[in-house]
Amino acid sequence: METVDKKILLVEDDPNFGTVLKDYLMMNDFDVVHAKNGMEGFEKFKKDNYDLCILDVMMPYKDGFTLAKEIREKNEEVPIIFLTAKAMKEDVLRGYKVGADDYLNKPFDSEVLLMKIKAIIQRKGADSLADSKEFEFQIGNFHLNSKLRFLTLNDKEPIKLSPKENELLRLLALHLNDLMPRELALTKIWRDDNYFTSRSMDVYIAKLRKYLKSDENVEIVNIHGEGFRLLVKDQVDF
Amino acid sequence: METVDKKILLVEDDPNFGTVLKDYLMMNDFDVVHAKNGMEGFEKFKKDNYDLCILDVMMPYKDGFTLAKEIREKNEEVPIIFLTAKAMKEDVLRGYKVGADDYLNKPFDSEVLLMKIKAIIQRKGADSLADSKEFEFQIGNFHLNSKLRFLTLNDKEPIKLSPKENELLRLLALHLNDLMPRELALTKIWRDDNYFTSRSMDVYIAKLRKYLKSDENVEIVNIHGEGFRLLVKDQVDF
DNA sequence: AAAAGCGTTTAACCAAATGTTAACATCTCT
DNA sequence: AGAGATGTTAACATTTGGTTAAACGCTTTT
Repeated sequence: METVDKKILLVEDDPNFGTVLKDYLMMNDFDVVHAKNGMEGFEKFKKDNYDLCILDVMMPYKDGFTLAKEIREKNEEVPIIFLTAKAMKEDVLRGYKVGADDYLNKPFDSEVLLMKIKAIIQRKGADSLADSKEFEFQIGNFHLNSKLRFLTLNDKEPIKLSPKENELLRLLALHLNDLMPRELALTKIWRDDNYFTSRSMDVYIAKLRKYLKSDENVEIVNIHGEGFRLLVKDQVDF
Repeated sequence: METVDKKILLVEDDPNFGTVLKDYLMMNDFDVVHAKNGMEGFEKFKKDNYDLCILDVMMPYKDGFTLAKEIREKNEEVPIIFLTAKAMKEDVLRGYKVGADDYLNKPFDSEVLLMKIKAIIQRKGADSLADSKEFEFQIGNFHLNSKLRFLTLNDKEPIKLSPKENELLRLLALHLNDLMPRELALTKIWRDDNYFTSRSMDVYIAKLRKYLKSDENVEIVNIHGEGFRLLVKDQVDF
C-alpha cells in the first residue's frame, strides 16, 4: 500500500533541534516539510496535504496550540503530535482539548517518536485513501497505474487496461482486502444498477482475474450477494 | 446505534490502584471491567467486546505485553493503553511494537489519562464512522467480521457465513451473554414472524451451533419460548 | 465505403451459494 | 403423558455468480 512516503509537517522554531529532527525523520523515509514558526507552519499546511503534524508548543508569534486549533478548523482528521519542553499538566490537557493525538516531552528518545509516528499513521491510514485522487496502487507484486491504465508485474511487459477494466480494478484497489460492494462499482462506473450492468461487471471481474492470475497471492474473491474483495495474501508490514 | 457507555477492560494486579482507577473511570461514565491479572484479562476480553483496553505492564503470570499480543491476534482494532511504573525505553518500544495506542507512566495524572482515553476513543470512532465499526465481534476465541461474513477461530481458516447466518450471529453477538429474543431476529432478519420463518431460524441456529462447536466455551442456549442466548463461559479464574 | 480493431454489452448456459420447506426426533413445561 | 417448542437433516427451489461467445457500436484503416 505504501506507494508514496508519508508527508510530515514539522513546525519547530529551534533551528538546531528542528534540523536534526527533520534529518532523522527523512532518514526514516518520511517526507518532511520544516516550518520555523507557527505562521509559516499554517501557510505550509494550507498548501499541501499532510499525513501528520508535529508541532512545537513554545514558538514565537504563534504557539503550537493556536496553530493546532487553526489546523483542526481546516482538517479534523490529520494527526497532531505536540512537542514541549515543559510538562505542565495544564498544557497537556489543553493539547488534548484541541485534538492532539499524542504528546512528547523534550528531550525525548527519537526511536520512541518514530514508533509513535508509525503507530499513529498506521491507525489513521486505512481509509483516508477512500476518496483521494490516488492513481497508483501496489497490489501484491502488481503495480497499477490507473492514470496510464497500466498493470505491471515486476519487469514484465505492462498489461494495457481498458477504461472499464481500469476503473474496476482501481475501485477494488481502493478497498484492498476489504469489501468493494457491487452496488458501488455499478453506480460509480456503470452509472446504473440493473441486471445487465451487473452481468457486465461480472464479465469484467473475469477479465481482471485472468490478468491477476500470474501472481497467486493476489485474488478477487466474491462475497455472495455483497460484492468483491481484492485479496493480497502473505502481507508483510514494516 | 444506541449511545451506550464505552466499555473499558482494565487489567491491573494492584488491587488498591486498580479499584481506585476503576471507580474513577466509572464516575466518568465508562463501563469498566476490572481483571486482576493477564490470564483473567484475556478471558474477560474474549467474553465481551471492548472499546478500549488499559493494561498494566508488570503483572504476575502474564505481563501486559504478552496480553496485548494475544489481544491483537484476536482483534486488530481495539485501542490499547499501557500503564507502567518504570519508564524503560525498551519497554516503550516493545509496547508500540505490539500495537499500543499510548503509554503512561505511573504515577500519572488521572485527568491526563481521561483526556487520552477520550482522544483515542474519539479518534477510533471518527475513523470508523464511514463504514460503522459495528461489525467486528469477539465471541470467546472466535472473531466475527460481519462485514466480510467471516468467522475466525484462532489461526484456523475462516468460516464463510451466508448472509442469514451472519446476520443471526451478529444479532446474537450484539446481545452477548444476554437474551436475544426470537421475535427480534424474525422481524429484523426475516422481516416476518410466522411459523415458517421461525422454523427457518431454528435451522440457522443449528448451523451456527455446528460452527461454534469447535470452541466448547461458546454455546447458543435456548430459552424456551423466549429466544436464544449466545453464551461464553469462562475457563480459568484465579 | 467497406473492413478491421477495439471496448463494451447481451445472451446463453452452467455451477455454486443460499434459503425454504418438510419430515422426523427430541426436549420442556404443565 | 401430551402439546407445543426446538433440534436436525435432507430434498428442493431460488438466487447469484462464472464463463464463453456472439452481437453491437464506435473509430480507425484500407
